[in-house]
Amino acid sequence: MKQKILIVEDESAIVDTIQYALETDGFETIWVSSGLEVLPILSIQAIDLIILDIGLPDVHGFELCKSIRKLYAVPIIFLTARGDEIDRVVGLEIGADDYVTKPFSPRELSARVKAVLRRTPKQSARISSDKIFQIDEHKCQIAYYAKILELSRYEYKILKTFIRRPGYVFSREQLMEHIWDVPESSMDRTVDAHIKNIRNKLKTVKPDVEPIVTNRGLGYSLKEDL
Amino acid sequence: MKQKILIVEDESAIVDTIQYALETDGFETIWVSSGLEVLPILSIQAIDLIILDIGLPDVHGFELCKSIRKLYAVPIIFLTARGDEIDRVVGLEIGADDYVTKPFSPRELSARVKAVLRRTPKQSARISSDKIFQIDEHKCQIAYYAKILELSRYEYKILKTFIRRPGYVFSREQLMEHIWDVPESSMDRTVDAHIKNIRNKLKTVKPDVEPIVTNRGLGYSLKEDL
DNA sequence: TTCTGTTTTCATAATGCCTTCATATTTAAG
DNA sequence: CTTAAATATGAAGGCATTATGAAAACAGAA
Repeated sequence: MKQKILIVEDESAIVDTIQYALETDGFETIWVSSGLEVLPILSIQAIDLIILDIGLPDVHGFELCKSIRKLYAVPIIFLTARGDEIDRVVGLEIGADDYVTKPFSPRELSARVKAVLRRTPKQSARISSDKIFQIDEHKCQIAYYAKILELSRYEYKILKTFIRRPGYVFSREQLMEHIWDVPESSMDRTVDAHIKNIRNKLKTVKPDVEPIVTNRGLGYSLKEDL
Repeated sequence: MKQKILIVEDESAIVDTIQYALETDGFETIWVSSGLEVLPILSIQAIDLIILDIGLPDVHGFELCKSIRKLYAVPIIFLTARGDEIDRVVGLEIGADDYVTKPFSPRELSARVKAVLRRTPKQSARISSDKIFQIDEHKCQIAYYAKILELSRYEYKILKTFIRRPGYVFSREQLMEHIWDVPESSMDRTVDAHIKNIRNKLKTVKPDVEPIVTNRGLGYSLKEDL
C-alpha cells in the first residue's frame, strides 16, 4: 500500500535523485517532465503528494499550483532555485504546503514529504511489483536476477539510466550528455563498446535473455516486459 | 449545430471583441484565461477550433500547442504580438494551422477561422480522444488499436508525421525534407516502399481498415474518421 | 615509477534496413 | 475501350548502422 508521489521536474538528473530517495523510503513515484500533463493525470489517478519544480519550461509553477488547488486538495511541495522570493507566497496565498530550495539533499526532501503527509489525511494506495533489476545507489551496485553485477563506473551509470526509464530509447548523444562530464570529448563508438560490456556481464547471469534492445538509427533501450 | 471555438486569452478586452465577432458569425465560443485549463477541457468537450494566445501568463503557447497536438487533431490559430519570429514555426514544426498578429481586426480573425475550418474536414475537428494511434515519443513507438507496432526508424517517423496531422496530405518531397537528414540524396520510389511496409504492418493489426490514403498526384495522408 | 583495471579508439565483420529496379496494378483522361 | 500516367508490390543488392575483438591510451593506487 505505497503512497504515490507525482514529481513534476524537467531535469532528469534531479528526478533520478528524488526518485531514488523516495523509493527507498517506500514511496511510489510518478514522473512527468511537463507541467501541462499534471491536471490530466490528476483527473485520472489518485496522487498523495506533488513535488513541483517552479522553473518548468512550459508552465509557471505558481500558476500551476493555483490551478491544481482549484480542483484538488493534494499537498504540494515546491522545488525552487532561489528561496528568498518564495517565503511570502508559500502558505495560503498560493496553496503550497512546503518548499525546498536547490540544491537540496534528497534525504531532506524525503523528510519533508513525510512531514507533510503526516499532517494530511491519507486517501489512496496502490501496489507495485518487485523488480528484476535492483539499484543500490549507496553501494553503486546493480543486482540482476538477485545477482550483483560487477560494473565499472560508466557501465553502472548507463545501466542505471536504462533501468530508471524502461522502454525509453536513448540515443548515443543523450547518453553522452546525461552521463559523461565532458560530453563532446569523445564520440565514435564509445557507447557501443560499453553496451557490449554490459551485455556480456548480463549474459553471465542469464544467457538466454537480452534486456538491452538496439533501436537501429535511434539508440538503445531496456526491454520493458522482463 | 454551431461550431465551438475555444478562446485561450488572458486579456478580457481582446476576448470581448473576438467573442463578439465570432458569435455574430454563428460560432459558439468558450473562453478560458489560463492555458492550463485547455487540456482538461479538451478531454471533456468537443472543440472545433482553438484560438491560442502565445503570451499567456501561465504557459508557453508553443509548448501548449505541442501538448495539444500529441492528443488532439483540433485546428489551432495563434495570436501573437510579434509576427516576425513566428513564420517558421507555424506549420509542421509546432502544428499550428494559422496565426494572427496583434493588433488585428476581429473580422480578419473570423475570416481566418472560417478559412481554417473550411479546409479541415468536420470529422477531424472532433476530438480524437479514442486515440486509435498512440505515440510514445520517449519509447519511439506507436500503438495502433492498442497494439504496439514494430516499426523501423523511417517507418516510425513517417507514421508519426501523419498522426500529428490527420488528413493533411504530405507529398513525397515534404516527407523527404521533414524526415530524412539528407533529403536530396534519394528520391525514386523510396517513400512508396516505406508506405507499403507501414501498410502491411497496420494490416496485421486490423486487416479490414486502410488508414493511409493515397492522394494521386499529391501524396499520402492519414484518414481522419477512423 | 609500475601495475592494474577502465575507457577509448580502431579495424573488421555482421546485420538488417533502405533503396532501387522491374513488373504489375490502378486510376484518370481521351 | 484504349492509353498514359501514377502508384503498388516483390525481390535483391547496396549500404548505413551496429557488433565485436583487440590494442592503445588513460587514470588511479601501491
